[in-house]
Amino acid sequence: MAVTIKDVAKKAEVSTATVSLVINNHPAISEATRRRVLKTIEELGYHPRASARTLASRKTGNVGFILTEDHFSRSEPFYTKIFLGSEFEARDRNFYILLTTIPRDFDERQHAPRFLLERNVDALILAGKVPTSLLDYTQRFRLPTVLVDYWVPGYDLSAVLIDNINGAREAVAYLVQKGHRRIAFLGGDLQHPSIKERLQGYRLALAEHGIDVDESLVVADLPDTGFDDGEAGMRQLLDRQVPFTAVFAGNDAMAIGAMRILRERGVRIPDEVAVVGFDDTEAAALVTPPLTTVHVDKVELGAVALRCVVELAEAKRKRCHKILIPTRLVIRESSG
Amino acid sequence: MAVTIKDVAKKAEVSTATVSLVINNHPAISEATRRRVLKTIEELGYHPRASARTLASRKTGNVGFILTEDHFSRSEPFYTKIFLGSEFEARDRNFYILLTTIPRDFDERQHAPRFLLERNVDALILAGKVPTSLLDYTQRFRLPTVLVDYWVPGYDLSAVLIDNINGAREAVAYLVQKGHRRIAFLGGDLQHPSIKERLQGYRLALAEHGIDVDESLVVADLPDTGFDDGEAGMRQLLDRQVPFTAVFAGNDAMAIGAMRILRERGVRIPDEVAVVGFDDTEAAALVTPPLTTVHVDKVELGAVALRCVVELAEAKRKRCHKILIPTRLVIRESSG
DNA sequence: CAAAATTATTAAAACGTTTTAATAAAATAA
DNA sequence: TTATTTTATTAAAACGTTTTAATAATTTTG
Repeated sequence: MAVTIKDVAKKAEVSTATVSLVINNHPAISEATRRRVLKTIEELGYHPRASARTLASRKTGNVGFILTEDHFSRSEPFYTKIFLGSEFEARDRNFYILLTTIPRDFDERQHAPRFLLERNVDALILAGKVPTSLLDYTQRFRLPTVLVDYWVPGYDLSAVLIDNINGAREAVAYLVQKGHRRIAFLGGDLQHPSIKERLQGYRLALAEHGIDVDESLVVADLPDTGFDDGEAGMRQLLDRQVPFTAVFAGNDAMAIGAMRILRERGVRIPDEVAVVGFDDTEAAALVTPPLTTVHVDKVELGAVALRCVVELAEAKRKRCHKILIPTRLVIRESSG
Repeated sequence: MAVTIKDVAKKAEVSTATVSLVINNHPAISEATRRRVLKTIEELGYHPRASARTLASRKTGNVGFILTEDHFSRSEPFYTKIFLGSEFEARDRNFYILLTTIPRDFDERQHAPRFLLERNVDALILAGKVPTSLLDYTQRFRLPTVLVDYWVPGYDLSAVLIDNINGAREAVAYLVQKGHRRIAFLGGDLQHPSIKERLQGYRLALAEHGIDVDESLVVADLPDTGFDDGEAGMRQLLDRQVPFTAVFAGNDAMAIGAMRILRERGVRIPDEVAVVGFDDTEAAALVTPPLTTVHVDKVELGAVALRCVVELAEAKRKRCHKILIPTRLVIRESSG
């Protein structure tokens, strides 16, 4: 249970250098000795110590995964799923992920991730909206870095993103195709880049079908984008007294909030008003009626990010640029 | 950006040994030199390399977290939350978690976690039901180990568990107190240790209130414990034609499945039948009507497990035994 | 056949810490 | 005062790999 490279070298009658070269399958090793060494490794049950390898090679085999505390602790496991996607992919590639969170008001003197200081990662994934102070800081470590579900101009970083515009476009096109002409948009807070893009998609789809956007059907001045904001937004919309037959919400949480208010006011879903969300969270399938929504493959987002960052770390590629992950409309009962 | 212990030693005019002792705050260092060294460390922005420390000290500062693939990929993020609890606690203690999954039919020759072979963890958390073949295997590494939400006799392991019996007992007592006498139990698959305990709590509560258990109100012969099983179980129960005014389900997924069938058959909730679940998943608050359920603090489960296992690793304690995490009844509308 | 080129192997240094046993200096006891 | 104990510091070995430059052996070329 404590066999080292020396034991293997001795038993196989080669130098430790040779064993090392075999392990790292270096080409300059004859087939004969390679086989002999591999056999001894097998017999002895040898496995190189991670710490020794890292110390000598300066490669850790770890990827750092950073998200902000508020993303980490939100009840809907959106970023958790992204993390799991990365984790899953990491296993296939023999990498481990070190996860850490930072506060929204990141200060490098207080919150610097230990794995950066201790040189314990080869690459970095930053998930969700992160402060630029963090970006400035991590840049200094010159590690391959990929953003997930976030992008900022001015930092030449690769990013893996949801194709929000197209997702929204398809969802709205679907409503139009079902005969709806007066479709409301429930956006909550437009500061969120995703929500902004979804609004773009909404406008785009309407334009494509020759429908003018009625701005009184767009609600986008709420503090956030949660369940409560969906409720508030729908109240506001109903109070405006403008007719509409469908609502496209910026995400599922708001859609579900909106549905609750509609039910409270005795509006039948989908008969009187059709509702469509975005994200396809756990809850979407379970509410009554089940919510039609735009499916976002969170696991895939994380997986692609990991793949990208590992390829950068192994110098297999120089850049990943922006990668858009496609969405898929999931039709359930809330849209009729 | 590449300052080592030698640089600190040179600048502070001490040996590297002294610097090391200061870092690890060894008592045999005078206050004067300690301060001087700390000052130079600060000035130089020195941080010890994790790999070098690990190689020399044989302490990694990592905890391995193992769960089975099916637990990992279930849609309800139960074990994910436990993991996040551990992760959160780990950060406070300057530990990192290495997560990995193993298949249900674990075979050490194929699926041995790399972090074990490469000696990359100081301790182990095993979450959920894991095969005994895994337990047999991990035992050989002689690492401090804690089980979460699972326990097996015969392995002298510490465990952090949900207080299922009491949680179920309180839930059923609450229904009795609301006047219900004919309360069904929807158990799904009794193989699950948690479900078995919840059934025990159900029986206990009824006994405590002098109500005989009508076995025709207990459904426990379904393949699993998911949404589908809740549907199937409720159909079965209704087909039995025995009257009941309340259902206590073994978990939220089954409770929600049962609610759907009740609605389908035109049974009003909670007026005709009250429904109570267990776990307090994300969905519970979002379904219609919102589900009364027994809240399980998954994050706390993970946090306690980490605390326990770290204390074992740091030899601050020898055993943790079984730790029961209390539950809390969350009353919503599904129970009237 | 000798010279040159190629292939396979290894010695030894390096990676950056911790830790042990030894030592020097200071404090205390006799 | 000297002997003893205590306190603070350090030299040097150890941890287990990778990697570079050198060397030896083999093959190819002229």
